[in-house]
Amino acid sequence: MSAPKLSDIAKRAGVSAAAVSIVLNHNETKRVGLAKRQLILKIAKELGYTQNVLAKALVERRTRLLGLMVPLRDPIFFNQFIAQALSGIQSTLSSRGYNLLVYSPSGRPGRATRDQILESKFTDGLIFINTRLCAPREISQTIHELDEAKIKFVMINSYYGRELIDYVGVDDFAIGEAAGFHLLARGHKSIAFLSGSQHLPTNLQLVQGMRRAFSDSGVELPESRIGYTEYQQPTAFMVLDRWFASKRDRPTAVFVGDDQLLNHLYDYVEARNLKSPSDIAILARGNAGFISMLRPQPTAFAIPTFQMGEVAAARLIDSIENPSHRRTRILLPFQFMPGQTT
Amino acid sequence: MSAPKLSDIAKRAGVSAAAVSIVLNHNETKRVGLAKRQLILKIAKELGYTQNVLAKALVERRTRLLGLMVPLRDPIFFNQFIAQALSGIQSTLSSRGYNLLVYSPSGRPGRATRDQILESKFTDGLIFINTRLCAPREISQTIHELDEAKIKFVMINSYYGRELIDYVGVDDFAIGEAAGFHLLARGHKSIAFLSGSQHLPTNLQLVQGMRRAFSDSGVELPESRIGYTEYQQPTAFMVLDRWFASKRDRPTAVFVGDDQLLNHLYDYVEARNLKSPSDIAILARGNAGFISMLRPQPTAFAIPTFQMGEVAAARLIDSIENPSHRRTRILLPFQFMPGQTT
DNA sequence: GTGAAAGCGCTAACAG
DNA sequence: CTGTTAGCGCTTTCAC
Repeated sequence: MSAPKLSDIAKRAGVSAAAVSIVLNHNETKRVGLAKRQLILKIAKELGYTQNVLAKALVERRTRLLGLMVPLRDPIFFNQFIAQALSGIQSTLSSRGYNLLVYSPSGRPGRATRDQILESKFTDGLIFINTRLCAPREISQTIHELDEAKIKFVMINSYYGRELIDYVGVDDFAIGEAAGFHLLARGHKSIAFLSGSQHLPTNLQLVQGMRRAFSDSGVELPESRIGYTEYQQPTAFMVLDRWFASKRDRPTAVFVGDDQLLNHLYDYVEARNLKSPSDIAILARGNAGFISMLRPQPTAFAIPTFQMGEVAAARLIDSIENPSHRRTRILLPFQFMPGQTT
Repeated sequence: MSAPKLSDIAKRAGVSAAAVSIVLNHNETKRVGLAKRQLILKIAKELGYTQNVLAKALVERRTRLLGLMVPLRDPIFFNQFIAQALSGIQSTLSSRGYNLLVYSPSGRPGRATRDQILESKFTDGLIFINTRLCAPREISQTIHELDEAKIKFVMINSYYGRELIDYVGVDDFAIGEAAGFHLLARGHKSIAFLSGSQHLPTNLQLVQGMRRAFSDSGVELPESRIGYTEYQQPTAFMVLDRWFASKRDRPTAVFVGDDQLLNHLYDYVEARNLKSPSDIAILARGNAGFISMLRPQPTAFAIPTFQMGEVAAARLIDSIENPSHRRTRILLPFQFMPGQTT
C-alpha cells in the first residue's frame, strides 16, 4: 500500500476529494457540514493521512523552501562566516515556517549558476552568500540572469555594484574610517593595511574609509603600506617582512581586513617573536565568534554575521510574500570589540 | 509571461508536449525524427525553457532531495561536529546529484518529529544526526514511526538500540578499550573518566571498553572515578575538585568523553594551575578538527566525523536507488592522534 | 516513428 | 451550503 491520499479518504467518507481538501486545510470551514467534517477528520486520522507537499506545492506555486547558494571551493560548513550567517538564516526561517535547501556544488564550474537557477524551481527564492571568490562581474551577471528569470533573491556580503537589489552587508567604508580614527587616537602615524586581493570591493571600501579618516591628520596610507596577500600565508609573510625590514621605517600599527589575514598576521607575530601591541599594534575586522576565540584577544571591529543572515532571510521572505516589496540595500552597523592588541 | 513550459514549445514546434518531453529527457532518442528533434531543441533554447522540477518530481516520485534532521537546541551550524558531518554529507551528495534540505526546527518540541516526517514528502530520504539530546527511547520511537511511514533514513552517531537500521557511528567500546590500554601502557594505575550524562549510551560503551582493557591488569574503574558533569562547567569543576582534593589519592590520568568535556577539563587545568601531563595526564575522544586546534595538543582518539557524513549519505542514497538494499550498522574506525598530554 | 490520453495528488473556481 | 470540474506541468503508456 502506498501512502493514503485525499481520494482514499473521500471514497471512504463518500464525498469528493475536494471536500476533504477543504476540511483538512481550512480548519473551521462552513463549506462542509459538521457531521461530514468530523467523519472526514476521523477517517484521515485512521488512515494516517499526510499531505503530499509536492502536489500541493505544484498547484500552489510555492514550496516554502529557500535555496542557498554559496560560491566556495571548500566545504561551506567549515567556514565560520558562513556558519554564522546560516544560523541567522535558520533563525528567521524557523520562525516564519520556511526550510532551507542547500544546493550542492555541481562540479562544473561554469554552468553552475544556470543549472542552479534551473533547480531553483524547487524554491520560492534564493539566498546568495558572496565570498571572496565572487568577482564583481560575475555577481552582476548572476543578478541579471536572476532578474530575467524573475527569481526572487537576496545577497549577503560584499556586493557593491550598481544594480538595486535586496542586499545585506556591512558598511566597510565606515569600518575603515573607524579603524583609521582608532589608530590615530592611539597616536599611530605609520599605519599599514593588510589586505586580501587588490580588486576585492571590500578592501577598496576599507582603504577609502581609512584614507578619509586620515585626511585631516597628515597621516597617509600610501600604496606601499597596503599589502596584498592573495590569502596566501607565504605571501603575507613576504609583505610583512618587507614592512618590517627596516627598524626605523616599519609601521607601528596594522589594520587587517579579515579573519584569515588576521590568522596569517598572528602566525607572523609568533614566528618573528614580536609582541603586540608593543612591537606592533593590531586592529582587525572579522567575525565576532572567530575573534573572541583568539589569544591574545585582538582589538577588532566585529561583523554582525548572524544578524546579516537573519535580516537577509527576512527580506527575502518579505519579497516573496509581499508583491509590492521594494528592494533595499541594508548596511548593518559593525561592533567595536576592545582587545589587547592596540 | 510566466515561465515557458513544455506545451509552449510543443505549440511552436507543431508537436505534442509528450514529444518535447522525450526529446529533452532522452538525449539520443529515436522516438522523434532528427528534424523535429533539432527544431524542438532550438525552440527550447530560444524560449529559455527550464524544467519545472516540481511537476517532474510529482510524477517521478522522487526529488533527489535528502532531508536533514538534527535535534539540537542551539543553531546546528555552530556545532563543530555537525559542521564536519554536514561537509561529509555534502561531499557525497554533490557527487551523486542530490541536494540537502535542512529542516528548520518547528519550535513545538513534541510534534516536531511527526510534522517533519510529514514534510519529508519533499525528500527521498532523511538523515538523522543524533546528538546527546536524543534519548534512546525517543530515537527508538522515531525509528518505528519512520518505518511505519516507509520513509528511508539513515542515522549518524550514538545509536545503540536493537532495531536494525542503516547507521553510521564510531566504535566507542573500542575507543574506550584503546584508551584503557594506552593509559595502562603509560603506567597509570589511578585512572578517572570524565563523562557527560550517565545514561548516554556512548558513555556506557566507553566505560565498558575501558573496563575490558583493565580487566587483566588489576586496575579498576570504580563508580567514584566516573564523573558525570551533565555538560555543566561548574559541575565538572566540582567533580574534578573532589578527585583532586587529596594529594595522595588523586587520579594520575583522566580520559575525557567528548569535546565539550575536554574544554571544561582544560579550563580546570588552567584555573587550578596544573600542568599536563606532569600533574595530570589527559586523554581525549573527540573531533579531529577541534582537537587539533587546542593548545597544548591533547593526546586523543579522533572521531572520523567527516567520513561518517560521507558514508551515511552514501548508504542512504544506495537504499533509495537500490530496492534490494540491506540495512547495515557501520562502525567506523577511530584514529589515534598523539599529543602532548599523556 | 508519432501523437493522444491518462494520471501523479492536490486545490480553486465553478455550478448546483 | 455542497459537490463536481478543471487544471498545476510533467512523463509514460498506449494505440495509430
